[in-house]
Amino acid sequence: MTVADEAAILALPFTVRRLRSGAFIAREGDSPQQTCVLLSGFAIRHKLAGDGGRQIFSIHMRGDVVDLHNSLLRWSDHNVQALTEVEAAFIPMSSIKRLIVSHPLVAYLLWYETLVDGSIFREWTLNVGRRDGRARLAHVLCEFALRLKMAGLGEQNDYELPMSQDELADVLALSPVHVSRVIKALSAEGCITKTKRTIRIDNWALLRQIGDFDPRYLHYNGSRG
Amino acid sequence: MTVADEAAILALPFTVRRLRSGAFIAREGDSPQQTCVLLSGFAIRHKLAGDGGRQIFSIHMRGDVVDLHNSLLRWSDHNVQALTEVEAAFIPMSSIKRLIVSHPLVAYLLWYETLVDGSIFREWTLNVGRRDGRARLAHVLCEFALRLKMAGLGEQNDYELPMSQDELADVLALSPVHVSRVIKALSAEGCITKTKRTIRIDNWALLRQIGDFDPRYLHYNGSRG
DNA sequence: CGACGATTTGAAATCAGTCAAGAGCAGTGG
DNA sequence: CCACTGCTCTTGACTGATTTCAAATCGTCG
Repeated sequence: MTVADEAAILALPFTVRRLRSGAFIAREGDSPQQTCVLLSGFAIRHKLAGDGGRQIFSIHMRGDVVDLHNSLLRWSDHNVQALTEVEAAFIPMSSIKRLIVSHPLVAYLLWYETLVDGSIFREWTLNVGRRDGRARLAHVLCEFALRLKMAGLGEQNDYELPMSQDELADVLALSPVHVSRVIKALSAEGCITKTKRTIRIDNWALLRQIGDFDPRYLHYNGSRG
Repeated sequence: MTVADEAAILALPFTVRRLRSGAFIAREGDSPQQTCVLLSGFAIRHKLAGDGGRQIFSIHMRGDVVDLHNSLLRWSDHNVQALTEVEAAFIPMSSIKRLIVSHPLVAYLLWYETLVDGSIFREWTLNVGRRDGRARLAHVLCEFALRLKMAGLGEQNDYELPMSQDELADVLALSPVHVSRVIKALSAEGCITKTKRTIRIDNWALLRQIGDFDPRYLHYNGSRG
């Protein structure tokens, strides 16, 4: 990326807004006019099945460009919602589209971000499809630990998981009751200690093994792009 | 897209190769040097869990740019494999990358393709996470019918499903045995008739309802981009 | 204290997986 | 034309994981 590219990014118009927990950033079916970068707090993407079941696809944190997927398509195919109180910068799609055309390297970088996102989606699908409840939870706890650390938001072995067990259930595609039991199981094995929403990882190696966790899918390499 | 953009696409160097069923187009961990457009046949993307379980993420058919996801990242995070005998055009990544930088609108179009792909991924995750076996199968059969029709490869109500029940099991995240039972159940309800690999849809409305299928996630609008 | 929401627990029911055997079908070679 | 082989699919019986329902507990807050 050149100096001119950076300047173009910094010149993008934006407005910062604070959203309450639960506020929708995008709704399925919407035709989105803006995209959004998280400055603080957490957001989720999810979709509802016809019977009301909800599947959460990803959790986003500070620095994530949250809504490129939806924004570049004609209509949103899923919901984006604030999980906690959130501060976010909103950028008009028209500006982004102009930037993409005039600054190919920036476009490439944004595209790259959506591809990494895609890689994480795939791992989650594998997780939900081919691992049992215990492994699923272990995997997600490992991923979250690492991503928080990567974003400079927490300790790998001691962090806040910003969601209720009901929400965790929709991440893991389990029932809330079973989530509770699986947490208990991992605790009993000496992997983790969960008090309220604080996760302490007591045995990283074991948790990683149970969760079949190999962080390569995060495509992390110390920098971005 | 301008005439110059189209010319640039047509000027891309490529080699056409025929691959046997089962041949790998990309392997997890590879550092890919080329991307690939399917000319005939079917390919799948999939990933293996530590215990050997396999999850198939998508099925590709004629016209699909199969490996952009992997190609633009430093290493492949999943496998791409020929499901049937396949004819494909391989294009060096270096050429694609040059094209992306010099022709922003082409980059946008390719990006768009990966986003639509992402939308389908999400629907599959929802499918696997939040629908039971019967609904999962119904959903996938609906999707495949429509995508074949969109690609001009078959009739919506009578088509070849190019995979064994073992492979279907890895699409649906079920066991092969259960796939067999679920097929039987949908047949008994008068939804479908399956003989060998031929699917006849006898009651589209019912199948669609059982599968909770709403095709909007395919982002199809008669043209591309 | 009382109320509410989130979590935990137990028991019963259901869905899907495993194992093992058999059936169907195509290809091969006698 | 008939074994024989190998593969895929089907079936039945059993097991195991997860869901559901309902009740109890816990913690927070007014």
